[in-house]
Amino acid sequence: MKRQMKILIADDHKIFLDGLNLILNEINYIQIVAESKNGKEVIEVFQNIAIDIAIIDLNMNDYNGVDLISKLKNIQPKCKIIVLSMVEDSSIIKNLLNNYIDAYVVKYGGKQELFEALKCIDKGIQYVSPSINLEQQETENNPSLNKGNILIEKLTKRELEIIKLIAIQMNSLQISEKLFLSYYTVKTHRKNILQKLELKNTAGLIEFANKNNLV
Amino acid sequence: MKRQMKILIADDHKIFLDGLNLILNEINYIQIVAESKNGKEVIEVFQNIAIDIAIIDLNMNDYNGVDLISKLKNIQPKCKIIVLSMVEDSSIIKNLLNNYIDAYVVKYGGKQELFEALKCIDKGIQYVSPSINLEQQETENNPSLNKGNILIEKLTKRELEIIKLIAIQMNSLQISEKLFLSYYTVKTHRKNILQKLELKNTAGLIEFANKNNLV
DNA sequence: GCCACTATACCTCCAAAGTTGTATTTTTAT
DNA sequence: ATAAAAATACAACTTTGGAGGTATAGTGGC
Repeated sequence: MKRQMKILIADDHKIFLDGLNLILNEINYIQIVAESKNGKEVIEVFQNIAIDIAIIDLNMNDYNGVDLISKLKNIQPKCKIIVLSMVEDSSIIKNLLNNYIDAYVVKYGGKQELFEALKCIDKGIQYVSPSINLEQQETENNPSLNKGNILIEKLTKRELEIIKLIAIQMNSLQISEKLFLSYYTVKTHRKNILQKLELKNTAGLIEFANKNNLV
Repeated sequence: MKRQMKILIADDHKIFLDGLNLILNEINYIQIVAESKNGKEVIEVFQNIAIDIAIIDLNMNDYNGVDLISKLKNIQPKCKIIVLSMVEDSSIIKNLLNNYIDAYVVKYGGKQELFEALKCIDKGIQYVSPSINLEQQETENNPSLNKGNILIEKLTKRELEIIKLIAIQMNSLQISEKLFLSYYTVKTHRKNILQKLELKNTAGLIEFANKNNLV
């Protein structure tokens, strides 16, 4: 049984908040503890209640989205933030993803995308709506990127955990000791990771992890 | 004997250009083919002469630095660009380094820094003055970053070439075939690379390479 | 001309990664 | 409740990487 997640939702259209509320009710581990219709209200909530995940519209009338979010991160750094928006300015999205937020979901994308985002956040990785094109420069002979990051979502929490440890130069034996697992288990995870990501070796794995902000 | 490098220098203070000229004369493989005192002049030169390396002041009166440099890269994409500046806005520098330029050298840093930058450009890696703090977020248990990027400069051209091939999942045998080297030679290079960078294994190497924009 | 560095090459030994295959328990989703 | 997914574990075998040496030809700087 999963721990309940305290969620805040914010949007300046009440009707949209109502819709969100219904959508999120489908997920049993979610508990909506606050609804805000502008930036000021969100900040007030943040100063009083511990929020696990905040789902926030980027365009509220009283605050610039980026400013608001940076403030929120200041108040509760551990809070995960999902931005819901219509805006698609790639440079803004990049900035947000690199510095503040955990997911960027377009409003026209349907609830399925929001669910995907929540799943990714649970695993500790970032989510971006597939319709967003982050105009990644050259792909050339990079074996990781061109496969599309659908592959990342195949990874489990445990696998991601192990990737991070591999990236800091730990070997399978050390990882097994750190995670209180059998050496064989770690080897199995490594095998599965390479298979899922269609990679040849550890070098490719670390390259992939870096290109996809896994580490 | 090294090929002569065609260099352009640009600054709106004539006296500074004169000084640069003298400094660069100390390097025998450098040939200054143009001196410009504003952005307009630089663009004209770029449209007429092939420049290997452009050393450009960021604050010239007629052009915004970033705009000018993006224009230059458009005209001659292969030209290497060194920015000389007093400005130290970390976000601007990051943007420049990620998208346009090959080195960022502060004017108060002395000629030695400029020489370092030229050496790095020769190797195909980026240089940033040590006094610039790019406020890299958490260093935590990342084994690569906290060593400082002085380590990168120890790498030779060949070693950098091999790192790039390792990053695309090639093994030592494949690399040796691609570069027409003995398998043993590649192994020696790998050994030396890990030693120079004080790393334990390939995973650490790729992590380091990514964190330092080597790949 | 000399010295340091770079690039090259070879060798051995052991450690670690990667391959293939099986199998059980636990957790999560429907 | 049941099926699917995730996490766990084991074993044999092959390939590759990493540690520790040594050595020599070429290049560039001083």
